[in-house]
Amino acid sequence: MFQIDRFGRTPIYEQIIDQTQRLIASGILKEGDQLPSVRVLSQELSVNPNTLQKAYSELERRGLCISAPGNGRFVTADAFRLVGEEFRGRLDEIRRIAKELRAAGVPVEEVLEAVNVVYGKEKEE
Amino acid sequence: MFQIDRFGRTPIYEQIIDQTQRLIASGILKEGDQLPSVRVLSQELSVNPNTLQKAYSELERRGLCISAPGNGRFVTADAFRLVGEEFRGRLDEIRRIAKELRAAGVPVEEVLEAVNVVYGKEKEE
Amino acid sequence: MFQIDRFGRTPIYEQIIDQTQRLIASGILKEGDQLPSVRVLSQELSVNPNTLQKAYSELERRGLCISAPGNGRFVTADAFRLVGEEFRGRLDEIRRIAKELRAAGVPVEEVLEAVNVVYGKEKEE
Amino acid sequence: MFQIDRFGRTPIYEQIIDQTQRLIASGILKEGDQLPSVRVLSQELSVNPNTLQKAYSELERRGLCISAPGNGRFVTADAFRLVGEEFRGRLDEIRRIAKELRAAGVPVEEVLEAVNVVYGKEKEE
DNA sequence: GTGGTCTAGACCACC
DNA sequence: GTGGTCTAGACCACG
Repeated sequence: MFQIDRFGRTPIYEQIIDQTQRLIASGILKEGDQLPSVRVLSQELSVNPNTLQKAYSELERRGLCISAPGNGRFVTADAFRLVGEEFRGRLDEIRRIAKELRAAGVPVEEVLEAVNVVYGKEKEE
Repeated sequence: MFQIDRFGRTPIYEQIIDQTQRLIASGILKEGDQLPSVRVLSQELSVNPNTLQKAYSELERRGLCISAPGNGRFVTADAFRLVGEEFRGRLDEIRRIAKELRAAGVPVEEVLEAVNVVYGKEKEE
Repeated sequence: MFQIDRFGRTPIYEQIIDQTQRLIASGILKEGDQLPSVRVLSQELSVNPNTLQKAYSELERRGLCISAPGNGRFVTADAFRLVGEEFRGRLDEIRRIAKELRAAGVPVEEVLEAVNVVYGKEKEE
Repeated sequence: MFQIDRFGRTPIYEQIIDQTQRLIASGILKEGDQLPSVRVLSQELSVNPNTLQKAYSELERRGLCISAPGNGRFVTADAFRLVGEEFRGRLDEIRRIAKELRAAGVPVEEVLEAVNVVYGKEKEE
């Protein structure tokens, strides 16, 4: 369910958050679905329970899930909408990199092309 | 010549590396040009000499400059070509994020718009 | 585990790099083994943590180890192969010096003898 | 007459000493020959006069040349013999590297082979 | 506990 | 003046 890179520079708890969000965005996790418990998941991934706790707390803070003490942790009704907004925020990352590329003299066409290819079109605009 | 953000999460030495590469990419620093000395720059930016040393060492490792002990540090002949490759590699980052955005249902137009806006406006950083 | 010469002209951090490579080459350090932590080693050798950090960073750059932040630093799978190549490259140094000696009229027997003596005796350093 | 590498890690004055010794060892510079003056050579090589002064002083200290104030600097009668001894001292370098190679598991045959090839023989011993 | 970054200040060799 | 190395000590994020 999750794939952890222990040597990368992005913290494990962030990887958990990210991947959970991706699961919600892609519809694999839907409203009312139960998230794996900290204990189980910590064993499965050989990850410190505190790390998972931190990830889940953050997901809760963002309103993507809610814990029912003693029963587990469940995806909220708003989750899908919320991750949509969240992901849109990543356009900022695109902007940041694009700014660098512009400063480095990479033409806009190359950047647009990269995006278009990902979206499945050969050429556009 | 350099602009340091002391509160961001990216280390100062990386900012120096980045901006130096940008100066080379944009042709402001050319083959044979001397980089500002560690001491002088450290005063100018109020940054510790060691931090700059670290940045410069990394640039040297990447083949962008070379030090002549006692004389200073100079931009190499390959520098321009090397940073070109380096920056084009960042298109991969764009692709990676774009893939995530597509999966999250963000329409391609929004992504292209983000890029175009960056390339269209004057303001930087 | 390590032996530091504080009075020689070779920097401490290079000595660390060298000796670590030797430990890998001789199989004492194997894939997956954890390197002594910066803090612990710094105490053991009475060497500043930063100096060790520098050595380890370089080893990491060369692909001999990899750091899992918060967990430690581990020998990579490629390490053994890589140091093998590294060390064989030093035969070039031998060749360079031998060329000088030949030009200076030192007979080949003396050079071979020097090598044989080293390989023949037990004592080290 | 001299070839200077301004970017290498070996100091310029050492390069001068080295190359002068090589010229003596190979018989190009003989007893009584005049060395190029500091002024002339400094211009020719675009090297700081102080640097050359340092090199020449060291050569004098080793007894390879002697300065006749106002007349120039000349190779001594002992020079050839002395550089011979000096070069023989470089066997220590060979020993040092051989020691490293042994520790790294490189077989003695490879080292001997490297030496033999330089001395013009394919196989020996 | 781990690694990563930064500062302040020192010393050295070389030019 | 230049770069290179080292120490001491601090702070941070992560697990």
